[in-house]
Amino acid sequence: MPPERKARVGKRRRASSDKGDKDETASSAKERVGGKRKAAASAETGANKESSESPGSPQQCRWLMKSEPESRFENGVDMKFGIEDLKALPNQTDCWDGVRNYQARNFMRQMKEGQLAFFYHSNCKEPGIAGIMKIVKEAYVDHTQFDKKDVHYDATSKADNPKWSMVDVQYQRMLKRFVPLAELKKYHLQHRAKGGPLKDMALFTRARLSVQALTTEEFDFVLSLEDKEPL
DNA sequence: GCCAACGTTGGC
DNA sequence: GCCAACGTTGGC
Repeated sequence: MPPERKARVGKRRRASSDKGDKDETASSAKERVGGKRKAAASAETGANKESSESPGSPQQCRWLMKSEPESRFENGVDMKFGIEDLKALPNQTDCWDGVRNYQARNFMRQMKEGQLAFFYHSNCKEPGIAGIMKIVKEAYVDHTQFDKKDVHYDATSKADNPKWSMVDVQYQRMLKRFVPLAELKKYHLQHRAKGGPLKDMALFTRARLSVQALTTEEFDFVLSLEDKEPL
């Protein structure tokens, strides 16, 4: 996964590509990185764990995608891709490439056009949720897996059976205030002890996943924090 | 298919 | 920069 910025985790991406041009709706290459992060290693074994998670059930139709907002060089390539970078692109849209983790990839394959995702800033001074984006194109082949120059090139992926997918996302808005991981963690601990919407939040229970599903309850609770004083 | 070694993620 | 958590690899 991206790159999981990306890959970033999420996303992360890089620049040019030559393959997979078939469907390049979003911008073509830019540099991104992000988030997310993705798991970088290419895996062979798990290669076909197709959908281990069930397709977007009605309760899990919101997402969280990680990307790195601060510069970090991987093979000479800057992985930086924060929400401001997405916002600055033409159409404020980009493809979330570079995800190299099966669970994260499978979540992206479940995404439906129009669904919302939090843009999470990871691996930085202040990790947390910066804003909201929308899925504008459902999963398609991540061309960076075939690009030898790309940081997320995967020699084990074949053109006739691509391993990795990506989606296109469009910037929606910043949260009224940045919601730091540390604050979410306080709620998580509180909810875990006494009950509450964040008690099982993937950000804490599967901390390393760069693309995560949120229930509407989790999503709405996090959103409600932007109108509250920081905890 | 088990599992130890290894590599990556990402908070701190 | 440390290091815990956890995913992946590969020997057996």
